[in-house]
Amino acid sequence: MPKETFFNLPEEKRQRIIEAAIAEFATHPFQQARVTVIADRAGIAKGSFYQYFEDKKDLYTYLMGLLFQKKMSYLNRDLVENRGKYPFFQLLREVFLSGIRFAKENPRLVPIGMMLANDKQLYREIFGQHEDASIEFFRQLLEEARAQGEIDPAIDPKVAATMLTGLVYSLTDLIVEDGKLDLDDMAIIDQMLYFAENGLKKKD
Amino acid sequence: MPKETFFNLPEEKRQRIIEAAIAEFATHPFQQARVTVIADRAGIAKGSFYQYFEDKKDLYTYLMGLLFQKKMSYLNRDLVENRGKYPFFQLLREVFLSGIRFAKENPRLVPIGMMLANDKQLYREIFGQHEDASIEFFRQLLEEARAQGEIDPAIDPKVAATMLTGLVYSLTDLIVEDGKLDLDDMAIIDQMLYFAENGLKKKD
DNA sequence: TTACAATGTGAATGTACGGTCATATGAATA
DNA sequence: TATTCATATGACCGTACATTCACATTGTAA
Repeated sequence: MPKETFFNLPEEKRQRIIEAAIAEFATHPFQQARVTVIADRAGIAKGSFYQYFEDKKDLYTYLMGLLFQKKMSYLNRDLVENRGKYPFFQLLREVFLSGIRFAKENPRLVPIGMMLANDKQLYREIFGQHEDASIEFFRQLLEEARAQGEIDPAIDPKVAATMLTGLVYSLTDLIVEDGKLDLDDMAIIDQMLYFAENGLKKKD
Repeated sequence: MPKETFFNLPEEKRQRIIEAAIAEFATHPFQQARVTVIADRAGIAKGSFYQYFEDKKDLYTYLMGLLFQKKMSYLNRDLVENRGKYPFFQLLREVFLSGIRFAKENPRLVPIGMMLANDKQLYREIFGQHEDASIEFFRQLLEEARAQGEIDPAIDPKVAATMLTGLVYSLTDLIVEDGKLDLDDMAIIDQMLYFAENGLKKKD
């Protein structure tokens, strides 16, 4: 956690520091991200940085918390909390859509998350032992959908959850990387959902 | 390319260096991998390292070449060259299988490949402009299968290729990471193919 | 206005590591 | 044995950072 001094800072300055950190972590993995660059960019002295944070990881961890919160805020709360009431594939569509909305509106945050996901060591240090949260989330939805007879019982929820997570990653990749594809976002999502739905749903 | 001195080395010593490099690059991304550790582990002096290689990247690039070759060697040659003769989903199964065989028999090489795939900058410096080779490969197969009427024409080959690549990555992950899953490899592959086949094949 | 605390600062410190170089070793040749 | 060439070596150099610290500035309360 940042030190108290950080939270005492005027909002504007705090924001500048966060912006600078985002800019640096969006372009460099944790180890290669430079405190000096963040401080310069935020217009504060290097010494001040250490008045606000224990060290580089302190800031990084804090930032990941903000990022996680932000990402969660894109999920439709009602849909998640009353998920039992909605058909699985509608939930799935909502999850995909929220991911895309998040990525479109916060393009700089996406690579930060990707880089963290790629560094399992660091990921565990920050979020604890938990499995990849997104696999866990899909697995839960899938278990419930299976119980409801919505999806093909031949499919193992853990494997399917892993595959769905893989799909989401590639989707994000496609959307964030410019000029990779001429389809628009909705078309891509539709393709993926179509694929996933046919792949998972209960066969007659 | 390594210098001539490297290729003049006795086989055994060359092997030791490669082993040491694999061990280091399997556990550290390129930038964090240490020449000193590789030299120590191989039992050579740091100075010698620079007799054999231009620099760290020289060794790394060479290693990636070996790795690529090795991976390719797992693909059934006949199936690829005469791919027109085989049904798409059989080809797909073969590709998945070869990927798993490779991963099972060379578990330390997998994270090396993953880390390179995650570093697009470096990837391009090493393999040139080409898109991710695996997406390209799947796209090609899909185009051909679509022309044959084997897969659903509503699906864009580029999107599908990206999705399949995403699937392969996540599955490799599942297989290499220990204790993540109790299914055996074949069961995982079958699940994945079942999923992909239902997702892609032409609907009646 | 002085005194004290809180905050800001960037020069200095320590360390890690890639890469170089002067020197040593050893095999082959004469 | 002396000479030469290829190879081996590890101390050394330079650089890039993360982090620290002695000092400066600012705010505040008496």
